[in-house]
Amino acid sequence: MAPEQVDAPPPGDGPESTGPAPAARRRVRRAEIVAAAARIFAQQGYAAVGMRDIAEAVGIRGASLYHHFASKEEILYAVCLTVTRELNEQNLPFLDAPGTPGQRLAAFVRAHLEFLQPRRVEHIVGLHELAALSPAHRAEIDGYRRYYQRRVRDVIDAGMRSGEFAPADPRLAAFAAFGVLNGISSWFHEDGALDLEEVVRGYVVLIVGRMLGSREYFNGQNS
Amino acid sequence: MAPEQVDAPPPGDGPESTGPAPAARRRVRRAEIVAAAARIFAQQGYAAVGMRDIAEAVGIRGASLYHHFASKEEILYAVCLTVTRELNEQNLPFLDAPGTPGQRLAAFVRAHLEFLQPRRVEHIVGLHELAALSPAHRAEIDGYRRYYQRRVRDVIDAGMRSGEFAPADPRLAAFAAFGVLNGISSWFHEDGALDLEEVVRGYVVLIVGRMLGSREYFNGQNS
DNA sequence: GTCTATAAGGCGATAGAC
DNA sequence: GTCTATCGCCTTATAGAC
Repeated sequence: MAPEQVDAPPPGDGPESTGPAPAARRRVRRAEIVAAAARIFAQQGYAAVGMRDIAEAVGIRGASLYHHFASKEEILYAVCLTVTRELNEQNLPFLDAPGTPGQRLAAFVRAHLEFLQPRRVEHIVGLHELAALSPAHRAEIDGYRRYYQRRVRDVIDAGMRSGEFAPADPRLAAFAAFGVLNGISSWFHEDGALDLEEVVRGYVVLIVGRMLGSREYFNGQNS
Repeated sequence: MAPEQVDAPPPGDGPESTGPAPAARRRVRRAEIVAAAARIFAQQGYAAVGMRDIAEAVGIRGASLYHHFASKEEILYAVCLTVTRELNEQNLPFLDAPGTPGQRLAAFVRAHLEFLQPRRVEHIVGLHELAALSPAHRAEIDGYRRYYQRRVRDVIDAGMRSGEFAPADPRLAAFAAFGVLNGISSWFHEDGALDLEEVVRGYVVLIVGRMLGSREYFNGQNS
């Protein structure tokens, strides 16, 4: 039996080799794969993309992806879950903040658009590729989306009952508002004629001031 | 040599066998294939659908589709071209009709929504699967779409310059209007809580009366 | 106009070396 | 953690019989 070497330092633990811990490196790798997959899925569509395409985008071979994800669908699930859950966590608090329904919705519209700006490809995937998810994953994502939309509809409903908003069917107004908000993914580009701040200001006016009829935001002085 | 039988009627040309001419039958078959493909493409996504899936939906074998279309992409092209071109042909005349910009846009919104109601699946395909078209086909469809949107933006611009509409960036207002209009494909179902006429009336008010600010349509008395 | 049979290649996923 | 090699299946499209 070899002599016991208790408390000996692990080999190679010198100052120059202290990189990120293995668990952190693994998380970073997963995030790289998810980001690359989101970009390619958004451009070509989930079914048209091969595991080899995703792997090439992160500089590894197709088989190596299976060390990080059990299947191609798990990568899609990670893309959709991340963007959808963070959308809820980041933006719904603005609907609970102090202020009138119009003020809360205006802050929400700004937050929604600014959140999605750096996550454009993930949002496109989350909007268009849900049919490719497994039934269980699909149900989970749909749950987040339904809750998000219902919370907005409830605030619209409150604003109409208080008289701050002009009368309309709250369901229809909520569908229309999300049509405007989500439509941005199909036309906005960073190098386009409009920058994000112009879009945010304009959409707060068009949605909260005009479509819902809040006088505070009708002319864009407060957005 | 057999005796000549000039002007003899073709065999089986009796009264009970006079069906459609062969050219008409062929056109009908093509339309059947396009309709079935649109439905399946909309549900599963173009790349996830096989030629065998389309063939099965019309009751033939996969190879038989190649008698009607040269490739799978040609079927997608037929779906996209038909719905996009007819959208232009059917609805743009409402923008040239007599009346104020608000009246013309209100008629256009109604026509757009009523046109798409029986073509929901084709519209979804035309919105989401353009990336799978060949570059030449893609350019043709994009041309129709750009023209359609520019015509609407021009009417919005005219209404703002005449003072009928409230001031706003016409590009942003047009994007917002199309966001509302096209968003309907992702939530409207025939057996849902709202019927089409309610949606049409509500959207004319929300888009023309509220978002654009035409007083004639603000309260829904004229829609 | 539809069929059967098949060519030629890409797919997701796995096994096992290093 | 990534690699090479490969399995079995599915894909679009073609050839030629009927």
